[in-house]
Amino acid sequence: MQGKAAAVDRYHHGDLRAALIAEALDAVERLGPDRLSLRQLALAVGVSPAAAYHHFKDKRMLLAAVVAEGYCDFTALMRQLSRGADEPKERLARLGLAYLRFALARPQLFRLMQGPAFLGTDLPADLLTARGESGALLSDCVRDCLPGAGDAQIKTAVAAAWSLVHGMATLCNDGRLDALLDTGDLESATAAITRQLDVSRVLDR
Amino acid sequence: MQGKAAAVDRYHHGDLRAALIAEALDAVERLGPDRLSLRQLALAVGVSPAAAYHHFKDKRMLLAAVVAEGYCDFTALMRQLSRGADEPKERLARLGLAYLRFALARPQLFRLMQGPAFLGTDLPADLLTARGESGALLSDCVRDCLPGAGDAQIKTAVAAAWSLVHGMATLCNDGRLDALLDTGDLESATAAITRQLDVSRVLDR
DNA sequence: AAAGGATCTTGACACTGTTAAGATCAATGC
DNA sequence: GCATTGATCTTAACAGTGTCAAGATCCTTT
Repeated sequence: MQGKAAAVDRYHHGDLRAALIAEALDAVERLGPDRLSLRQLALAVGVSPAAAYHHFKDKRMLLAAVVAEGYCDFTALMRQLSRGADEPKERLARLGLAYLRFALARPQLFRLMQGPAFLGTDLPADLLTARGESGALLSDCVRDCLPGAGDAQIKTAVAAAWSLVHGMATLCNDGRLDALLDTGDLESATAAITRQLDVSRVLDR
Repeated sequence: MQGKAAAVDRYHHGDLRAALIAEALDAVERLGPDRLSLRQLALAVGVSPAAAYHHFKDKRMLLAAVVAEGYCDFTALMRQLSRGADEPKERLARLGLAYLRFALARPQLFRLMQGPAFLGTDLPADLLTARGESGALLSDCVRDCLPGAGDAQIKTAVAAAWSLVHGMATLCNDGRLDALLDTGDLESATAAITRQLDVSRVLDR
């Protein structure tokens, strides 16, 4: 009847906000963003259905906190996997791989993050900064790949790279590329695609 | 209190199934897939809340019918816009443009079509065939672009083209490329990206 | 005209997010 | 030490949702 941690059965939870976010993240990755109710969340944490409203304005805002944490993990993975790549081209490839790896490792969280409910600017600051950080990671890398290129060209290059990897991520995530690629071996799959598009040659120019 | 058509106030609606699908399509494009209730739909059509269950097993299945119609319009647009392009390369470009144009013209419907609820195989046959048709349209075109290529290479080429255009569509749709591209002028935007990726050269190969 | 099947309604159930009003606790100021 | 205050949580309720069983109504077939 009470939460997993089964803390002392006191009136005040202690750190309900963090507990709710953690439980929500777990539920999202287990059940998907849609079938996820605040009441079940509250039950799992061992608290009344209305308790969450003292820490979040909305169900949406609670999920926004989850999304923010997701973006933190996202950029962390990209940083980790791209560390140690001296050449910008190599780093860009690893960034894309990290993008895909994250999407396939945590598909439901990735879906939530791309959900249309978290696009506007009426969102917590940590979400906006976390998302901006991941975007800057890609932008900077592309800029390093195209030294001496104009701003417009860099922008289109960012758009191209982002679109390609994002499309792969979402399509893979939904199993729609299963008949076309070996989505189990991400490295060779992306290598085949970039080879097909001759990306490396473009980045050399 | 009654539907838009305001048909005679008789017990049997006449063609409730089609009316529900039409109203659902309208509501999806107006409000988005999420805030859309069967009850409001029934009210708008002038029928009781439970009436829909005599024509659809689920709310999901009603939306599946909407999605199927969406895919019909989708392939129709692709056919229309690619008509009259004799060279396969040119046809592929127009197919991609149609993909983008559809996504931006009917963003909410496009979102619904890509929703995770309509991925499995437990779906009405018309949806599956309509979706397969749109996929075949792309596959065949890519095959024509790469005469004499092996099956594996064609598959990766399809995956590459699809991923790129799908990523552009979803990102544009969510306004995430607004700072990078002029999404108002699709032609030049996609031209810039394909030039960046040197796609035409790859297709010449 | 009677039977039967398709279609729609009524009424209910079990949920959901959300809010207002009250209960409980921790900490602050005197 | 003790009352007050503000934060935190609960209770109870409201409006709305998808869904189903049982009954009403109509069309069609015989």
